[in-house]
Amino acid sequence: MDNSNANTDNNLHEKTDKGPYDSKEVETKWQDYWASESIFKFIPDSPLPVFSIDNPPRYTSGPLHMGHAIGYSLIDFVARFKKMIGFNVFFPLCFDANGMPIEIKVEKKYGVNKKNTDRAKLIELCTEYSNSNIAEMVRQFRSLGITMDNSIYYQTDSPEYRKLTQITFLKLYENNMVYRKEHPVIWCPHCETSLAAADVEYDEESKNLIFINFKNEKNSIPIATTRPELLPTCQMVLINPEDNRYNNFVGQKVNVPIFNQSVPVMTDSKVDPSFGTGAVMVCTIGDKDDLFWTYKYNLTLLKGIDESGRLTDLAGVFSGLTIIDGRKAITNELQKTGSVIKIESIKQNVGKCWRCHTPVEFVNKLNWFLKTLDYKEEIKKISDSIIWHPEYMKKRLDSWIDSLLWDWCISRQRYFATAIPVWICEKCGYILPAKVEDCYIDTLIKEPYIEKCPECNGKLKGSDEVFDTWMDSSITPLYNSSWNRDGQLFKKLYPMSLRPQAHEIIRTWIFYTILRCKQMTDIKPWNEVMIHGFIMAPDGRPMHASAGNAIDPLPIIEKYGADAWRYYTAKCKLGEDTAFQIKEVIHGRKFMIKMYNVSKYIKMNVQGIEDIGRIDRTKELADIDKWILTKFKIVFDTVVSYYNNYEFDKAISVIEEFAWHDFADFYIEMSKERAKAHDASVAYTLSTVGIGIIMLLTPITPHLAEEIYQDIYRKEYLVKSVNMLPMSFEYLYDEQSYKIGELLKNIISKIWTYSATAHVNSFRVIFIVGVLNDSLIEALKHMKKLLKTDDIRFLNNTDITTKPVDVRLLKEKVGSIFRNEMAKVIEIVNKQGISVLYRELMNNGYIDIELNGRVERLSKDYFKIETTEIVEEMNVKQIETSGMDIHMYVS
RNA sequence: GGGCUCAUGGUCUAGGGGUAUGACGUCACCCUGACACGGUGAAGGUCGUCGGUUCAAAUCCGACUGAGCCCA
Repeated sequence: MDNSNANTDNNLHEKTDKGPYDSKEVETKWQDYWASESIFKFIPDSPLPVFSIDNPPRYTSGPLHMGHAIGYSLIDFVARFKKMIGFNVFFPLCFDANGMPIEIKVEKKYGVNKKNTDRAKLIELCTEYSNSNIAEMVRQFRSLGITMDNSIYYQTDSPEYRKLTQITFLKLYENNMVYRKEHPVIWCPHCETSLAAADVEYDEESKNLIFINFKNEKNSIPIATTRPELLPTCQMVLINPEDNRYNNFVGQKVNVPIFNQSVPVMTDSKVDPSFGTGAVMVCTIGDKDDLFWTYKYNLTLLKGIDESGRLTDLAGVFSGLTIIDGRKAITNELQKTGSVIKIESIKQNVGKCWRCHTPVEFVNKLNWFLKTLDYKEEIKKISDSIIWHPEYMKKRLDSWIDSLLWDWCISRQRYFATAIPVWICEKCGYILPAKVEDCYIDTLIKEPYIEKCPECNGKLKGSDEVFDTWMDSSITPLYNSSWNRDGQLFKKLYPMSLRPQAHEIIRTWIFYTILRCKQMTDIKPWNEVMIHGFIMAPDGRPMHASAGNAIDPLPIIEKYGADAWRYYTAKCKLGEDTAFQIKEVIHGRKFMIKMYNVSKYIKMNVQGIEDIGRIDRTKELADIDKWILTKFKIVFDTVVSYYNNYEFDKAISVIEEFAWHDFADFYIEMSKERAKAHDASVAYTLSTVGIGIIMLLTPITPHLAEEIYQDIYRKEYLVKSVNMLPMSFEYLYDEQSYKIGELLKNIISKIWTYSATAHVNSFRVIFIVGVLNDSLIEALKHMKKLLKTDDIRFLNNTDITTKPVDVRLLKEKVGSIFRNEMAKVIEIVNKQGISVLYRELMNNGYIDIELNGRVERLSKDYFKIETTEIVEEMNVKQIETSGMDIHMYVS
């Protein structure tokens, strides 16, 4: 490189006033700007139509992970896009600060638990812990460029929010939609609380299947179980009525080993004869099958395991042991007494607490239930009226609803959650609900508004139970839309426009929300739902801290920038799980840098030309200008329609393909010689397409878009943020110019390909042969450098001679005509020979063949004809131009 | 065991009746007035397996295998 070049480079940088792209600096700058200018504030009394997002309140238990970083970025695309198409966007900053995960973290951190620590102290510790995370989480959101609005901030543990949970409960109680009842519930022995079916996750585990002999005087019947610790609660043995092996036992009694209760052997068709020995011991209450039989045969609900997961007195000498220790001890004892036949290892799905992963038990207890089974069909109907993105996700909800067997258990025996607003009579169980106007209320602290139980004069005691956190989470649309607080705002905001979330909580969050909102308003909660997938580890398996394959998104965002991250997010197809690929983030960063450099080029070319975008230059534009403008118009409309369907993967791909490859690689190169001569039409085109691309990029990569907008376009478009531009691009299609542009692009491509494959870096002359439009010739004259030549000559067909090389029938074109006669047709055609075929086709435009006694006419269009053409007096090589109306030769 | 989804060059992906898109990586050439974090090309795939429908299947249908989510 010589000195003059270096100087030019320096001058250029001075002129455009810009160095290399520094994403960190740029992103922070605009994040601060958006916040300080309140660009994304919801305006309650604005006349604009509202787009309201039922944003998932971020759980306050810990650091941002991949799922959050993807999920909230996706929602932000929607929020920013909707703003640009004219909506008053409601996108609240919100946090979910309730429930067991936080309690569990606090228990671990301070070594406290329900038994050794006071309730108020525990709640305080939880609140403190959860609030201590929020500032950092807000910072993380901001560093991703997420535009959640803190003017409509909420936290689910706030008195205002919990108040609403309580009010909805009181209304449900009034309308007989909730009830309190003693019923076996799923129980987590670690958290010591009841759970809903939806709170249970299943894990495949290796378990010991123990084959035990149950004996009587004459015989012994083998049963198989993975849970010998439940032997003390065994009340019967069941076999399938079709199972001939144990026929003679039916009606007999057998003794349970060790514990010696005498239990009947009976038949039941629900028994699977192929599992274990085909004989099942029925215990109360090991699993749902046990429970089913317990009810069917009216057995006593014996409590073999207590609330803390230990064996009860029923287990005799084993009482007080934990489930696992008890299982071992009883198995040992069984082996000692010779009752064990064999032990096999089997895989079994074990239900576990979704929060602490402890295997769950069933415990018979008084709990609150919300009627759910009665609403199955109505929830399905509502789900049908909601637009799902992607549509198939709706089926997951439907099949979950179909599989529901129990009402929703809504009470939890924990602390850090919304209190159940009732007092209960100690003596007779009478329930005194709190008054709506007194909510939020903690009845453990507040005295009841009547002194004594009206039924029995007994003492009224505040409820020490709390709600399942989903009771809070399932009313976000009601809270967001000011239900029960501001009727006018409610009308504006409800039903909400969109519920975005991941697919694993369809059964909980979507399901419960529809249920609750249906019960409260009789109207669907949202018009649309958008479901995103999971980010898997690069090997395609789920990320788990325990598997050691979890990736922290924060250093990645820090290193490559928020826009690069958001680019990656956009590429993840809605609903589908995607293996994380760092190269996509890196590619996003490259794309940002490319666009930044394109903007530098545009700036360089529009400088000194005033009001470039405002003047109608359509009359002066060259064909390639009109070509790129037409092409962009198509891209613009396509991308906007993808945005409307939340298909960000397609949107970003189309933008990138156009901006990088059509605009930067072709248009800019094709127009460079004219640009150098300060052609105002080129400047206009660069500027117009440039701002259009920036608009399209804004929802996904807003920092870069803002940077370029402020630098180049703000003085012309005036609004204070790129996100305030209306998303529109007006341009009339110009078919003619479009065709010329595409042809030019093709010509350039073909010459480049030839140059690269033949390793020829420049051409003495390029001959272009065919009927050429004047403006095409004019355009080509400006592209000599691009075409690596000093001389382009334009010729008529008469100047060349042509020789056929190959004439081939296009099977894909005639297959549908001749169908099963194809083989024959090909045979006949091939028999003709290339030169005959060529002559006939060129002279007549068709060829006739005789096929199975009839004559068929094959038009020229059905053939691919390859020729070599010679330009006289010049030693030339032909350039492949199939599919084009011209031929090219280089010398 | 059931529901939904996915399976495409070494890796990741687009498409969805006429032998296939793009990215990364690899190789070759090119510092051209934004960009070498760039440009132009090349090589690389019988589209998971087995059947069926069709003149024609990666594409539609069925079965199977593997993966993910949800559930029993």
